[in-house]
Amino acid sequence: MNLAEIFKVLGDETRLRIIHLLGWQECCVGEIEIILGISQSNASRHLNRLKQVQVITFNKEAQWVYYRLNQQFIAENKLLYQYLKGKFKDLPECKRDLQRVKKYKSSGLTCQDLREKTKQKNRGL
Amino acid sequence: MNLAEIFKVLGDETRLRIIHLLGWQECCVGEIEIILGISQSNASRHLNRLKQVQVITFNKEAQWVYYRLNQQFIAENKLLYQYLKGKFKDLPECKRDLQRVKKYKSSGLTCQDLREKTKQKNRGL
DNA sequence: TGACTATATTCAATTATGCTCATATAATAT
DNA sequence: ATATTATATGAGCATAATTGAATATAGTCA
Repeated sequence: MNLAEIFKVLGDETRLRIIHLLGWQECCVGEIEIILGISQSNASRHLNRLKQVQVITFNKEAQWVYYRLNQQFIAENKLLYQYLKGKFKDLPECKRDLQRVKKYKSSGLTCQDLREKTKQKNRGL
Repeated sequence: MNLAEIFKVLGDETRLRIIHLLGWQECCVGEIEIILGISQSNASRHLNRLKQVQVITFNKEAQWVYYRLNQQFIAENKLLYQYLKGKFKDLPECKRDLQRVKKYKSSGLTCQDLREKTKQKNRGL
């Protein structure tokens, strides 16, 4: 049942945090790693899972893969997404992540700046 | 994260079918078994999982345990429930179950009638 | 070309989930 | 009390999900 599949994919804290994050800005994998503080392979895996059920989509630019919420999914699941947004607002995990998004944004860093050495510096975002 | 927990619990076809069923009528465990065509222990376990996250609640009457949707949960998760109801309408599994609910209702059987021998007769609902 | 970087994938280990069968518990009925 | 019924729970198994570490792939840049 496809509906169960969707919920199964939503039933993971990291994936919910990714959805929340992508609600604020489109991100490449490296940004997701840094902002959420998760490993590269983990990020990639969760993104893949979200992609499978079409919650997110992506486009490649050079060596970067930019992920974003799939507007078609949102359109087809409006109530669910409204529900999520409402809940995200009050979740400590999401509030914390939002702070990090803001910090990252104001840092002026972009995907292109996230070389290994730069990453080190920003581990403590 | 509690939100992830909720989705995890919703991420199972049988549990979604139970929620759908309880949207039509409060049921004892035996009725759920018969209408959904699942085993007793399976029914009990899934009900327990749904109870844990407060999606459903129950009351005991004599030897029967009647389960129903938890109105408080619904109130606190209106958008989610609206979303579910909208999706349920179009799911083949739910349509089939609804037929069975109607058949069961029109049979005039109640929880008290579901003795073993009666169950046999109704396996083919 | 070769070195580097971003992302995806594989492997192995661990843990969680769902199912069945059998048994436990508790209420009812005789 | 004993037998019966409704529901819950435990044990065991098969399968799926999660994770880290290592490796593969593919694009970029010098």
